[in-house]
Amino acid sequence: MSIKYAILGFLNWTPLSGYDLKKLFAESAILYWSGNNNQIYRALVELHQENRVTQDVAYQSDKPPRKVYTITDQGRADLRQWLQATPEVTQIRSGLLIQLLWADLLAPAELDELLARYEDELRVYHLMLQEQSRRDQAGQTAVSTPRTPREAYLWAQVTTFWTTSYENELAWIRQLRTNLPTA
Amino acid sequence: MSIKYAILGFLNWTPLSGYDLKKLFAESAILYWSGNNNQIYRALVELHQENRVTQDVAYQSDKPPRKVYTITDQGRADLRQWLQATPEVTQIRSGLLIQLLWADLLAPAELDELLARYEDELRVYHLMLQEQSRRDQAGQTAVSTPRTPREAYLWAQVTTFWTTSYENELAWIRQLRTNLPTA
DNA sequence: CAAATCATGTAATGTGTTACATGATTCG
DNA sequence: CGAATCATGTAACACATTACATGATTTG
Repeated sequence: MSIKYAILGFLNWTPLSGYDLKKLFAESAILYWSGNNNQIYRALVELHQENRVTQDVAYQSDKPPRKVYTITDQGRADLRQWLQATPEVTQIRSGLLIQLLWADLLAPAELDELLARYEDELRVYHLMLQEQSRRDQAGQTAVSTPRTPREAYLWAQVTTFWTTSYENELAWIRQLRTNLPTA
Repeated sequence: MSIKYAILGFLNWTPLSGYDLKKLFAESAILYWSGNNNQIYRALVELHQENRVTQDVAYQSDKPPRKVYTITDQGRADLRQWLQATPEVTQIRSGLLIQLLWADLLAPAELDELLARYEDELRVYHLMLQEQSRRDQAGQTAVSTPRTPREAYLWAQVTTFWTTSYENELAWIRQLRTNLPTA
């Protein structure tokens, strides 16, 4: 369950509440979990039981109390260990590709409409990504300023990989559409 | 549950048993389900209840009986309709990227080892893909010979997208490694 | 005044993986 | 003779999403 380590990674920056984490997950496309409560709040309970985080309840008059979680030395040690494990090869889940396998069932016009709609969707998504990385660089998020030059470099490379992946898909689909046999 | 439509896509080629489908899913990286029994056999039961496939039990003396599923007109109509729906944007799930976000916790040597191990893994995976697409083109699988020029074109494009995606990742990681700040 | 945000969480359901179970046959 | 393949399926668990529930505050 690597969502726990993603959470520890954030907490290694700064203490955060479940609600803060929820927003961070929801904002970022790279952290592919949907940013739903259930997973995050349950993970925090478990991390607490495992002594990898501590919980401090900040009572605020008028507003609901915030439960702020702080990473422990144990948590940091576990995070470090996880960071050294070889991750699985990147997974690509493309619904479009699966549809294309059987798409010969469609009339030429239908297929072209499908591809056009998908290309639009892709372009919107790509724009969203660009906006997001612009916002990140402007430093709006809780964790945003790189602590070392190496960290700055790594973050830039992560963004590069992400955006170029979708640019490649855009280029691919444009080329596919122009060369499509009409029958 | 789009695994049902992936199954219908296969059955639109030729009738198949659960076991056949299991192997087809397990072989193909693009069909990202793991090819486990549970999902496939359950999906077939449901498809049968929904009158999208028919079931014929072929009793073979000595061997266990095969339950062969055939797509119905209803199933084909549903498949056609699904094919026209705009799929979601391709999802990329990269554990490496998440690790890199927090990787500044690692010593330079540790980080480089991690990247080297991952690059090896990627290269192996890429070779596996090439072999697989070679086998597919040689026509070893149950469904393999394109029925029309357009289908041939679509299949080639699907393979292209898949392999170039991983080639891009390989190029990216090589470049990342060579430019990594040592501190 | 309605909608969004803050902040917590639970319930129900859906999706996906691993392991278990059976029993015959074929291949090295 | 042990391992793999053929062929079916169940059970247990892990992971993920949507919807529900509450209640105060801020913003348009």
